[in-house]
Amino acid sequence: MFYVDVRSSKPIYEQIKDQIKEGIIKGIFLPGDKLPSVRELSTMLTINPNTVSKAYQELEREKTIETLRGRGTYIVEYYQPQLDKERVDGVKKLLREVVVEAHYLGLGKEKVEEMLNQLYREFGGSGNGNRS
Amino acid sequence: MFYVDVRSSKPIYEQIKDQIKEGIIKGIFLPGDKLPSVRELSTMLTINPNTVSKAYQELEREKTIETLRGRGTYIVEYYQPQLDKERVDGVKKLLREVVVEAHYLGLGKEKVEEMLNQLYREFGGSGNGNRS
Amino acid sequence: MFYVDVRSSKPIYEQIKDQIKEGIIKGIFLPGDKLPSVRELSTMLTINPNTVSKAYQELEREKTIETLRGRGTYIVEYYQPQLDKERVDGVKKLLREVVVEAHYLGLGKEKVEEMLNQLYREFGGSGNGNRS
Amino acid sequence: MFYVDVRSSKPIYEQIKDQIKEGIIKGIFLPGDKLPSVRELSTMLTINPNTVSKAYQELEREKTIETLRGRGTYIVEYYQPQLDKERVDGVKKLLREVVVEAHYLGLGKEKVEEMLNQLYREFGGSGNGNRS
DNA sequence: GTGGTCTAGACCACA
DNA sequence: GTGGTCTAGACCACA
Repeated sequence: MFYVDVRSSKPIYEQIKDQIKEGIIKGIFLPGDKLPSVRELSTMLTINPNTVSKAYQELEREKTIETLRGRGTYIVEYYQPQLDKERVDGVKKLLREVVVEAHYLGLGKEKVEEMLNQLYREFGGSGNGNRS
Repeated sequence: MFYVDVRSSKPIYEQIKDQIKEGIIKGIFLPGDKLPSVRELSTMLTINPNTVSKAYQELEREKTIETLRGRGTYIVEYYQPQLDKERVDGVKKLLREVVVEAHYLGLGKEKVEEMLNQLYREFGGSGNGNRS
Repeated sequence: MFYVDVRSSKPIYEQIKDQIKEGIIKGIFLPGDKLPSVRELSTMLTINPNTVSKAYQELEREKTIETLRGRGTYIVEYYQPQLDKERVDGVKKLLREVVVEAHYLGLGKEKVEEMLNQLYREFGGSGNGNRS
Repeated sequence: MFYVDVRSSKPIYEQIKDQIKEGIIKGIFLPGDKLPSVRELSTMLTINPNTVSKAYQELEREKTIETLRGRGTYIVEYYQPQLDKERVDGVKKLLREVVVEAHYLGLGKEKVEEMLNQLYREFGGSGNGNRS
């Protein structure tokens, strides 16, 4: 279920965040599902509890998961898509990087669109915040 | 021409790389054009020369620019799209991040495609490495 | 009558304390009224009995309620306002937090005063310990 | 300038946040002022750098301070009051606590208003987010 | 020098 | 058992 790549340049807590966020989109995690406790997950991944904690805290700030007192951490029941102009701008900048980098790798628009379609297929055709 | 945003989370040397790479795609820099020297550019931008140097070195490694000993740094005459599996994988990962983040911001596939089209329009309809 | 929000960052035992204390001010609980037993309340709220116990113990320490051995827990007949310098300092610190936080949310003095007036209206114009 | 009370129940990183936020309101810190580096401040206070880092990161998230790459951390030039409904609700809840607690300490509305006035005097009559 | 990430591990409040 | 805070200290990218 969870894994970490210690060789990756992406911080471990980001890897965990991503896996949870992708897992939700793919339906591997359902609204209301309980996540492993900080200690459990840190043991499973043989990483430090603080690292898991940081991932959970950020996801909680993004309102993707929530902590119920003494009961543990859960996928939120109703995710409310965040209308955050700054984050939308961030996505645009990421996409711009994709386009530029693709260009220098000799990948044209069609190829990028193909990769995009493949991703949406992987995520179950959905990907629309309103229907997850 | 060049600018840096010290508030950005993107490293300054990356910002410089991006500006040169985007400038080439947009035709602002043409093959054979001379770039400012490390010293000139670092003075212009009031940043550390090492930062400019790092940007140039990486672009050189990517064969986007080349340094002629004692004559300065130039946009390469004939850019050969790099078929680097690792970098292609990197682009896919970036795109994956775009899709996931877009989802949580309530942006569906159509919206992402719209952003993509807009970017390709900005870059002159091209974007295909073979025709730049 | 009672409710708990397990999503809240406020400890459950504090939530219970607050509800009882507010209930007294609003006249929902009258001097001499019997409170549900620890067991009853913990069952009603599906929470840990220790949590209810902790709330009752603290209220008892504050002399807001009292336990009659074998007969249950009651709102005290005559509440004697506590002149506890430490707690007064605590209130001042809370109010200071209110003012600072309000500032950063763009809420000026007038707005804070308005919120304060609204609260005193809700609590029945009173709020003076000597008349409750 | 800075101090920490290790006996306080308020986390140290919160104490640091508060001191910076109050310092800005009082004009002790001006827009554009440089804050001590994480290491400097942690040495000054003989606390762990991570604790200072956490305080800075949260203030940065609240857009009160900002990090300039390689230059350090600064008070933002133009603070934009955050219109965050949740945080406003939080302030209301804090104020409600103040009122309830004041009641049980025998402090009436007038006394609370007096404390409020005193705080606004301390903060320079202002306290309006638009004029700081 | 600057902040960011991470580990190992302790201690605490809460339930 | 649950998450939150903190220390001591290492290592890294960036400037």
